[in-house]
Amino acid sequence: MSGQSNFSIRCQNCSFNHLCIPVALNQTEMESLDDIIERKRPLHKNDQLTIPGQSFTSLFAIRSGSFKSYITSSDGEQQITGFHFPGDIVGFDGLHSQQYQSFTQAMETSMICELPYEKLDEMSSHLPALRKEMLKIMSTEINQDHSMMMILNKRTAEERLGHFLVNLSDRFSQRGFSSTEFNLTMTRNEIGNHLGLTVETVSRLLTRFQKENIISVDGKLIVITDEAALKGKIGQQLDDVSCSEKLGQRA
Amino acid sequence: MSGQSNFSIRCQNCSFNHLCIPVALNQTEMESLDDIIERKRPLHKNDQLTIPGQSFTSLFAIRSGSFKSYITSSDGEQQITGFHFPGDIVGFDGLHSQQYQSFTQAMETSMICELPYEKLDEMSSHLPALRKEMLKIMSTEINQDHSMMMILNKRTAEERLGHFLVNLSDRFSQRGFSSTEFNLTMTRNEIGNHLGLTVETVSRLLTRFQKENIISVDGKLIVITDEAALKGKIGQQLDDVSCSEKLGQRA
DNA sequence: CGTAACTTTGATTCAATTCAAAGCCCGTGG
DNA sequence: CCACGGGCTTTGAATTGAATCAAAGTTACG
Repeated sequence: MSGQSNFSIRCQNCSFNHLCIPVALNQTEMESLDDIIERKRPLHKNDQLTIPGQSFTSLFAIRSGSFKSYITSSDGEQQITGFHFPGDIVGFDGLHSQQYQSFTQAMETSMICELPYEKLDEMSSHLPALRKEMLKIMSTEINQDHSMMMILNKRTAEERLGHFLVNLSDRFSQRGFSSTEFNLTMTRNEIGNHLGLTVETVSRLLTRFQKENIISVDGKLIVITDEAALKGKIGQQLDDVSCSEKLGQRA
Repeated sequence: MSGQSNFSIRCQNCSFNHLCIPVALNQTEMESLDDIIERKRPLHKNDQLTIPGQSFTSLFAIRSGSFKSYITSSDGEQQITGFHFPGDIVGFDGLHSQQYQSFTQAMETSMICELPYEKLDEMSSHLPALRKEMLKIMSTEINQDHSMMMILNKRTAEERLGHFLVNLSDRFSQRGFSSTEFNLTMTRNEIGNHLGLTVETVSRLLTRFQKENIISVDGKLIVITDEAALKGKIGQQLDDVSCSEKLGQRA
């Protein structure tokens, strides 16, 4: 069974397979993976893909559209932990405790591939590449979260927003979209929430970047007109690991 | 081969096995795990267990002592991403790219168990419990990091420090140590770095908590004298997932 | 086409930082 | 054993980046 015929696009033909689990698999392995994937009907804007407490059954690969993930506190405050685009895998937060811990909400009409966890786990016992790829994806998420901690703790509002725009640009580019011209699917408020800033600050900064001729803003549409200047706004990047040799000497 | 005889303590007898990988394993499985673990000689204060760029070979279980993990940016700024105590597993950041991404540094004389990754991976192919436990530990780390994002973005200095102290208290308690009386192995500066605060702010807050008779501070020694009041300082907690049923209705 | 949600801009406030300066603790070496 | 010095901690005063408060525009969707 490879899912509902209406929505069947095979991993083999998926334009995002180079970003998704299949990247680590050979042809045969990809076919096995493809066999356990269930293609679901589209989700619409604001539909919840996962909710905290809901029993964990699957991981989800995003096929089209975009999602935000967020957690909430008992006073109703919400923290957006990430934005997700095609090729991204979501749901790893549910492995601990077998219940999803986050909301994952569609920001526009979106399609997903459901990867039933038990089948994935069983498959991974005889596919080392799959096993390692899953750990690798989670490791990447951990590293991104650590990098986010530095951004939130050490960077100014301007640097945070600069970093956010460059990050989006890179991710769109990896997906074959323009790196210099894209639509924000999230609101200013959501950007601010994720970056630890208020709406007003985000708005003011976008205006400022535009006045400085770094970007052009037209509602949701962002055009990066001076990429170098934008990168100049983001402060110092994470150390390249290549520095480790000199540091290694004192270990 | 079960490691150097000098430092051999078996998982079976380890007082932290209820927090560590063995928690998910039966007797036989634990023995297999025990066989691949290498016990190393102690690390001393400031020794580096991992360095960014160093080739990833192993995960490490902390047997005694304490560590901090941190990443650095090209301008030399450093961000402490976590503190680690006995039973904690570190090194997952290295799975992505096969190179460690963080520094992991001993904050005092400490002992570790090395878990060679290739052996662990091979073992996990025929031990589903081990396979799942590894994913679960990484998932827990992801959830902690997400919770950290909310703390950094939405909480005041007072709430952050309150949260930090309660978190330490809980972790010490899980490890069989006192939950109300403990030594900080980290400096005020390191606490501040992790929480996105300056040394001065951390110092002032500790003084304030003491004046309010919530804790008593004597250098590195903290005594929590009014646990309820301390918990009152930490702001609203993450939503308990039990709320999901009511929320689930609108999914 | 009306209305609710989102965005922008300005004025004011404030929590935490920065700057500054003592004081304290602990390990080390004479 | 005590004196010295470097790192850590505390406390105070001044500053500031971003938040908050306020209000007008704008967009888009039912």
